[in-house]
Amino acid sequence: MDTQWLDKDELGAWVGLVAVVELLPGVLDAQLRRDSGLTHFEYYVLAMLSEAPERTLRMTELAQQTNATLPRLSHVVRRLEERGVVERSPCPDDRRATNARLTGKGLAAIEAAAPGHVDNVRRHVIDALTRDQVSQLHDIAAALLERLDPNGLLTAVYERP
Amino acid sequence: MDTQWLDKDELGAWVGLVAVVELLPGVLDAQLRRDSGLTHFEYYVLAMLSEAPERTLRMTELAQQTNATLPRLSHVVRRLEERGVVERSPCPDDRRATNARLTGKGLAAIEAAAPGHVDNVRRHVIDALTRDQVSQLHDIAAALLERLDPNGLLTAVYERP
DNA sequence: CTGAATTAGTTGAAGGAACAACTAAACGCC
DNA sequence: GGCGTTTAGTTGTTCCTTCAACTAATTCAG
Repeated sequence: MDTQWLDKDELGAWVGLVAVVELLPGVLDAQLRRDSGLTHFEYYVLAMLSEAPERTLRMTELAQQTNATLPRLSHVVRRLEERGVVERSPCPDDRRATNARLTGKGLAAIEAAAPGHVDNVRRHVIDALTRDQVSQLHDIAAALLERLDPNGLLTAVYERP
Repeated sequence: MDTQWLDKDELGAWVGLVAVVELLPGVLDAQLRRDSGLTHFEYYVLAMLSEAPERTLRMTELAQQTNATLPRLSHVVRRLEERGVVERSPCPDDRRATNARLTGKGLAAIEAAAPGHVDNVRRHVIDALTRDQVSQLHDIAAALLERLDPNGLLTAVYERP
């Protein structure tokens, strides 16, 4: 079967998307590291915990919500624990499992980091788009995620009515 | 000044975009590594060289087009050179500079990798969208890149008429 | 000209991510 | 109810990225 190459419009959209995907992490990381001493991934871990009931999640669930492998998360959480923003404890229900819980210090850390982060997002993304484009982007992302993340693991937290 | 938080639509768009940015690199890397033994970044390096006149670019220019730091590119190109897909030579015009050139083997490698990659892009991105959405995404990406990449370094190659 | 500052690139060391191997608990089923 | 399988998580190794230090060539100022 012959390859179906991308036409001009498709190629433009694709190249643009790739460039955004390439550049955005650096922009997010740089601001968070500079102002809060957190990587974007660490910020996301803390954010997921802060939204969870009891500020607590099992490692596996947290890994799914942050798109991390379990080894990666394990290392990151260990480092976060050393810094006192997260605590780990064996899960009473299932003794194989570990619960990660955001500490008071961790809550303070993410609450301190959030305004600057949101500001950064606004400056680099939201404010660059018209309201219509924001709405279009919402739909486009949803369509893409249907394939990239069929179970909606990464976005589940924000999809409450 | 108080933080201006994101409203519902903005938050949806933002969370979706972050999820896409988080997931897409893994999808691209996985296919390319599996089928061609290249990371997406390596693929992009070879692609930029293949589009350049004489299949040759100076390290600095290549770094800009791929959004790499110079040290990163230097390491990657060294490894690619060890694999015989790229050659380095001192630039005659400016003896500080180094030219990287895609070898015949490198050209063969990227030509072999391209169909599977394009296929993957189509499956995961283009085919998930309507034609209108592809066009909207094109515009949205362009608007974002105006801030993320004001000089258009990453997309310059594909913007010839 | 000549010396200071800038630019191009490499190299080495340190930190983080992916992968593989491992431990331990729970499930499943006959 | 014991044995194989699956699930949860950690640990260690390897590879890649980032950062800092360095060399060498070029530019620019006086």
